[in-house]
Amino acid sequence: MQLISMQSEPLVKEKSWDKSFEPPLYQTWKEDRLYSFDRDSDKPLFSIDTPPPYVNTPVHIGQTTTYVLMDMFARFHRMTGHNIIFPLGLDRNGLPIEMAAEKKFKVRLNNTEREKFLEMCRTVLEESSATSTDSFLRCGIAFSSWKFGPEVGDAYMTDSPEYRAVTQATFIDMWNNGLIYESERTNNYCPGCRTTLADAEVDYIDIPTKFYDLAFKVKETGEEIIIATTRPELLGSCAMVIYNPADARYKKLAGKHAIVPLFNKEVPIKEHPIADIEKGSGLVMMCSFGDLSDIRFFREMNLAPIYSIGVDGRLNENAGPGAGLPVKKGREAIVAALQEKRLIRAAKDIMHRTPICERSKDPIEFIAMKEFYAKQLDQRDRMMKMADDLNFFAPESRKILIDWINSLSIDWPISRRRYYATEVPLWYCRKCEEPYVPPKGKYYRPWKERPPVKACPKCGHTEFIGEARVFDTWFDSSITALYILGYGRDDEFFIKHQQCTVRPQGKEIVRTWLYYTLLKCYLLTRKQIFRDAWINYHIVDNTGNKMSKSVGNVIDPQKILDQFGAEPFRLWAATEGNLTQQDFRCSNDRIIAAGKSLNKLWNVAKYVSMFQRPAERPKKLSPLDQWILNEIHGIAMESRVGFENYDFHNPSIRLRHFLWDTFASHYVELSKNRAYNSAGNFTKEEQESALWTLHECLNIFLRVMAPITPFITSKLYEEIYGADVHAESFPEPSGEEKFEVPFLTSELEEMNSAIWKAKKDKGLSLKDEVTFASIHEKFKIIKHDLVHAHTIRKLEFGEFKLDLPATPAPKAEH
RNA sequence: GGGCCUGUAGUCGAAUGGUUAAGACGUCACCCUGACACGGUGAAGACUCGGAGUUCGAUUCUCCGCGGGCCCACCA
Repeated sequence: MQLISMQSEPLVKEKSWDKSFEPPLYQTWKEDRLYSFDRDSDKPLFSIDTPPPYVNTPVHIGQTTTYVLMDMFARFHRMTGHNIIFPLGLDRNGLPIEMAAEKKFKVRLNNTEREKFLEMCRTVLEESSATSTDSFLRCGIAFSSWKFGPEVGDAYMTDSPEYRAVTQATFIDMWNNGLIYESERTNNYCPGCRTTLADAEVDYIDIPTKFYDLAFKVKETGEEIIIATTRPELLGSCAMVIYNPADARYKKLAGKHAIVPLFNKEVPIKEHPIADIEKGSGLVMMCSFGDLSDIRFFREMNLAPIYSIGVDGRLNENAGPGAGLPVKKGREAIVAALQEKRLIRAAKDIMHRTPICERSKDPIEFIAMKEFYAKQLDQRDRMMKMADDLNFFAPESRKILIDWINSLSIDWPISRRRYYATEVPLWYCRKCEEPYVPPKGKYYRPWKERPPVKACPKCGHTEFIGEARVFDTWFDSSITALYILGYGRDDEFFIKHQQCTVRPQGKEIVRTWLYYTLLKCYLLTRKQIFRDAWINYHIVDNTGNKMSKSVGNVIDPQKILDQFGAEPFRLWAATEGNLTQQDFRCSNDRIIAAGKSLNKLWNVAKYVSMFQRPAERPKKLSPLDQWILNEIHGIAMESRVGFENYDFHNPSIRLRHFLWDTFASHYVELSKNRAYNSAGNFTKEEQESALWTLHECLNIFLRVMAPITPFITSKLYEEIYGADVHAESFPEPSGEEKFEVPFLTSELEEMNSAIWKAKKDKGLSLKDEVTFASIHEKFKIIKHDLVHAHTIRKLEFGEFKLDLPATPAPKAEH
């Protein structure tokens, strides 16, 4: 027989995978045209509306994990023939930046000149933006571009002039379509800092306060009723007295009126479920505004609010004896007045959970201010329809959006009295006060610029006052999907691609980012902006707790990358759990464990690369080879279906099992003799069949794994097949034949295990021979491989039975 | 306090209205067998949070309780 040498030094030289292989690869990818967006491609578009991270702190491990998963979406779809928009975006507007600037320069927004303050924000941004993208780069994220610019596919920042111009353009459109109006609303207000606060700047603490029982009179009967309150200074704002419908004590008061003490004002008494029978006397005076529940109540009851606190944080003329005093002093004055008239029946010391200013620690007041609103309540049905039509991954997350839509009670307040954000693009005529809206397309700063008109279109006056307010950051970030598709900058492109494929985001911002994006994009385009929504849970620390700076359990992705490199981290991210269904923990041990699979792949590839790949597929494939080809084709198909549904978790577990068990332990072991064929036990055709199959399996496996582990697959594919795996196509389900194989994979594995176990039980080495074996007839067709793999002297078919040679006595057990 | 989600071996996690509930990490034993000791072959380890119900049968469906997560509200 002619012996053929098809074996040589492995093409893969290094002993194992090493993280030092990564930097040259990601540097290449950064510049590679393969990943850049091709505007004129006629491939179908796959666009990912990446969540732009805030740059005031470096990205954390949770963000890097979700970006790694998004990168898998992008890489997979690129291999299935899509043109990809996978943009790098940075969110740089708003409160977090301002707070960082205030801290760094030890200033307050409200006592710093606007221009100077913005300069401070920019300084903070300069310092922080660079470190944020480095983790992404090191993770192997293949963004469409790393260069910041105005073109579709370019990296963007939400505070760039072109982004802000688009934000303003959306406002101008909405304004012109009558979707914006101005109305009075209640704000958090800090009397100490003399500024409105965002909810994020409000803390809650328990502070001691007095709970006063005040004596009211019932107008119709003259009887005295007791109302308990911690806010007697708001008596003048009392507009109604309520009790719980289930409270028998007060049924008799229905329809009657209460006389407010000191003010001698008459207010209705009504039933309302928000009154708690157990609290105080069970009777509640409803004022504008003691707290946010009052606000909601006034809105619901359609009551005209009476404001007792002004923008200066002092009580006003509506507060009677407290007028002109700061809140605290005013309360004392009113209490004194009540005491004098003997209207306080009791005063109890209680601990009261009070909203305070995060920085000055002053109690928050709620005061009314005029703000802009975007209409949303009349879109509720439309929003419900979209919630229904949108594909949610996982489907359970749809409920979050539906619940939110159902709970909407007010329109969307979009203006803020802040600085580092997109300016509301309006001017007002100094004479007739008519608002002037500029044309779309430019970035406007009305607080420091003249409007782009000479004179007021209404009265002809030439002096204007620029609007000082800015937008809520959600007004900016709710257009990322439009922005990345070129809306307002490349309308030719946008007209062809009006729907973004997928929105990946955290579940905690469904009610904000997802909702506002759907709403705003609908108002502007009358279309549903997303096809899919991929909603993720969180990465928690290794004990299952949420990471937070104050607890000090935050895991820095840079450290993970320094220690392990990106590839084990990526494989871990795919394998560890399904992030659309629950949180998962970040632990070094498990990332290290994932790394072991890389080494396994490395060595399998090294083994396969020792053999020459036959130039053509052999006409006749050995039965064992047909079996493993069925397996790899099946798993490639399953992976494809999984990946298309954003599931990398289940496929990666199946792939790992294929690699370690099915392929390495069973196929490679059984086919090894045939592949080497050093003793000439097999024909040339049989050997070639093995070699071709080994390569076919490895080749497909590398292509399937490429989206998950781009580094190792790239390096192996390049070294063995001389091509860029990421430019290859994902294994196709069609065209792969299905072979008839008489045994199941599990049956084969069990049979092998039974032989291995028998040898082991006898204290034999696995290469020791089996003197006689009887196995099921279904394995007859792979007889030759089995005989050589297990070193079987005599093989028959029938009931399972093994005869092993006499062995040295088993080692004594202790 | 309200709504939604969730609870499987020490840890992480699959699966199913029905024979002994995957797999991984960790643990233990033996083995350096022509790619891999970051390996191989085995072993031990879970009455699927507690209780009740539906069912011939529940880990899987329903209800209650307990624990965790997210969002909302924060109590006159």
